[in-house]
Amino acid sequence: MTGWPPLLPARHSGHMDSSGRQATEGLRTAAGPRTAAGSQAAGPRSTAGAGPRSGPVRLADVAEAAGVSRALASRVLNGDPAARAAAETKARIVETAARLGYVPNVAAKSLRGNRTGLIGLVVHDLSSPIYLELMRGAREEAARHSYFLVLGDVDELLADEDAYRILISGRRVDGIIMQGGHGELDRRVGDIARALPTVVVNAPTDVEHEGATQVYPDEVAATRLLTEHLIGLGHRRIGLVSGPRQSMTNRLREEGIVTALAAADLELREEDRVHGEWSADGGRAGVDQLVDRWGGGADRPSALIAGNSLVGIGMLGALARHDLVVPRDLSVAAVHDTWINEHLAPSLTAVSLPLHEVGTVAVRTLLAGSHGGRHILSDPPPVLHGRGSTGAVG
Amino acid sequence: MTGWPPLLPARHSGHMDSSGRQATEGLRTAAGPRTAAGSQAAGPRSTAGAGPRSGPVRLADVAEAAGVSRALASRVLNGDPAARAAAETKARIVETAARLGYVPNVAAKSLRGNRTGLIGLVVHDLSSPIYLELMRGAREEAARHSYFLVLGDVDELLADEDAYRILISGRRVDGIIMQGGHGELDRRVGDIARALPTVVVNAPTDVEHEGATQVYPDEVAATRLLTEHLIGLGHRRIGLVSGPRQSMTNRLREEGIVTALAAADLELREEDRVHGEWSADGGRAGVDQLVDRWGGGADRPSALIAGNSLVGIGMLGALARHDLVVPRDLSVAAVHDTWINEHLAPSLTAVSLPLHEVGTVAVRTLLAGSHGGRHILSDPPPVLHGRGSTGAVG
DNA sequence: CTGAAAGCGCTTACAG
DNA sequence: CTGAAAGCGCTTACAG
Repeated sequence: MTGWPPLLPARHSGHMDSSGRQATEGLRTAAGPRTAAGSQAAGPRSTAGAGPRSGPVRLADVAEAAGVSRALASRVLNGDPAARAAAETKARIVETAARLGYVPNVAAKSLRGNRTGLIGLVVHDLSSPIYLELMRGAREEAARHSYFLVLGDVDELLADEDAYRILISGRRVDGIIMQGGHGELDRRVGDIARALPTVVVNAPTDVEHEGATQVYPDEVAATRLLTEHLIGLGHRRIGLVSGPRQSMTNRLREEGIVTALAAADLELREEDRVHGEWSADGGRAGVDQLVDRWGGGADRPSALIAGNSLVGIGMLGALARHDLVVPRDLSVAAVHDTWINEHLAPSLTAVSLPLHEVGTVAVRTLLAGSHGGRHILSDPPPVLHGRGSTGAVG
Repeated sequence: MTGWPPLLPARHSGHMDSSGRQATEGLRTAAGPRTAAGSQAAGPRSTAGAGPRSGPVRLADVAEAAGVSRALASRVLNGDPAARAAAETKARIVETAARLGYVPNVAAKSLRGNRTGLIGLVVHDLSSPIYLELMRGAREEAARHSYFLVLGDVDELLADEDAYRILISGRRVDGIIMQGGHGELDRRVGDIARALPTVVVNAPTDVEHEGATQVYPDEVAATRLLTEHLIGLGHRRIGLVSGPRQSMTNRLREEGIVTALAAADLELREEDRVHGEWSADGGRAGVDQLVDRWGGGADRPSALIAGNSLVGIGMLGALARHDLVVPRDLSVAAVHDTWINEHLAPSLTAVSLPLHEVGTVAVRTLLAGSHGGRHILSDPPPVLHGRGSTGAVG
């Protein structure tokens, strides 16, 4: 049988750790325990059979093969500018490392250097295409600095105190990027930031948490732009279906709308706004509620703004079900431009937010040292993507 | 100023590593270098100011505080059944650890134990809601075993040889779950599986790679179900818009369709199938192509199957643009049931695949030792979700 | 400039 | 059953 040996020991009566979870002995890396004899004898990586040392190539192997000390090998391989060995020696070390296929042991580096090369990304909505863009931006920037991202889930972290501690206090990661707007976790941001450099992304929170940096896009500018677009099309009464009313994100988005309306001597009427979940279901529920209020009459807004892209998708579906034709009967425009928008029927007008950059900047901020305070990203600025769901009034 | 010290050293003239990327000195965990004096003196974690040892609590601190050796502390804390200290002693150790807030240093554990507690998840489509479900399943199962997931991107890994080596050969993770169906990476699966326990998920590949286990859902059963649903509605001529023709996934899905059709004495006509990308754009292009073939005539299928959910979304949008009304003019049904489906107008009939379980099983397989071969998941079986996009023919 | 040595925090044969 | 010691692979003050 090819492949790896069974690693979860057969006795499934496996011991439990203190949290009661099963302690997996599971995976081990390729290298078996090194035989003491082995490391004494012959050169590293004896190619043809009888070689004593198996396992991955270590720094010591490279140093020996290159005829230098481990210290020098380490310095040269890490590009330490202080290492001024003869250029030829340096070249030999580098070449030897390459030839032997040397890859530094990450665990040893971590233990020694007190950094893991890992950043925790803690989200609470892995299904949303919205945050994926952010995630992608973060991943790319992390990769640029040879960092990897470790995935965490808010609810799980809150439910599993052990996982929480391992991630936050176990020096499992060098820093945490967490998605804000989750009431319960938001309350623990202070603790987290005390343990680890922390950046809260996207959903701004009320509190300025000690030490945690907040990074989010210019929400106000985005909805202002959206609203101006609608006003430009002749709409005078504009409604809103959004997320939780008191959430900071909603408040900022409303602020943009209200500002733009005020500039045109208009207002956002109380009766024209609905608050619920930040999801397609929320959008559907919001429309149902509004239609109910309207009672079939014509006394209603000519346009609706969707608090986010998911809400917008739900709204479009619900409006169709109520036989309201978009944009003839009602225009719809959403916050967030995802790939789905242009494939909907009608395609969905939306304003894009620089979520990719939020991810990028979050990582950069972490790497540069998180210092608290808020970064509002204005570059790139929100961009309006006019599509089929919005049309001139009348 | 509150927060963490600047960690990326000011001199941005930072040295480059061998790959030419900037070597980030970036993040460090809280603990500064321990003062030699500190670890000698007083007890750990002296609460009130003058305490010499700062930094996280170590096993040694717990052992000292509990009055036992590090060895015993380690054994008890890890639930080693061989440790049969007095129950009272054990309790004291556990209690002390809790009181001091001891969290084991992951790097030290990794170095010593040769396992990282990390599984690499390598995907090539972070924007697809389809794979998110898989990702979520994997994450949950990993968490159950105290494992975390590290995110990798196929294209990046292929472009950046250094990142590839660090992830695959640097003992950065204990195993790899990679999304198959990416021609180029598929070709390297053999190498990867030689370096690390490897599971290829979801998109089956042609080759049975030495040592790598494949895990995927029962594709054939899924499209068979979908097709039977359409046949049951009276459809006799059914078309297909799918991904790359030669991809294993497409071939399996076609097999299901052909099988179901054959059972009803029907066939999948060459002219009724289009192959392109596994994306909404692909779905749109496919419909455009078909409509072009039909040239406005009525000689066309009465139903179309979408190779996956993204393709289906693109198809729905495209059909609307061609003024073809679904399901009146044409029924549409897709593979994969995502949350979007029920919010589309019309809502999209689809067959669900157990992607969550694919993720779960992938992790379990890895932890149990990957042995090559294929797992086709039949539990839970594919389920048909009939919605607005499919109707009786005529 | 370079090498020898110490040490990061942990676990596990090895003796007692 | 438990403790002292070795060692996982690396880097970095510290001497030379």
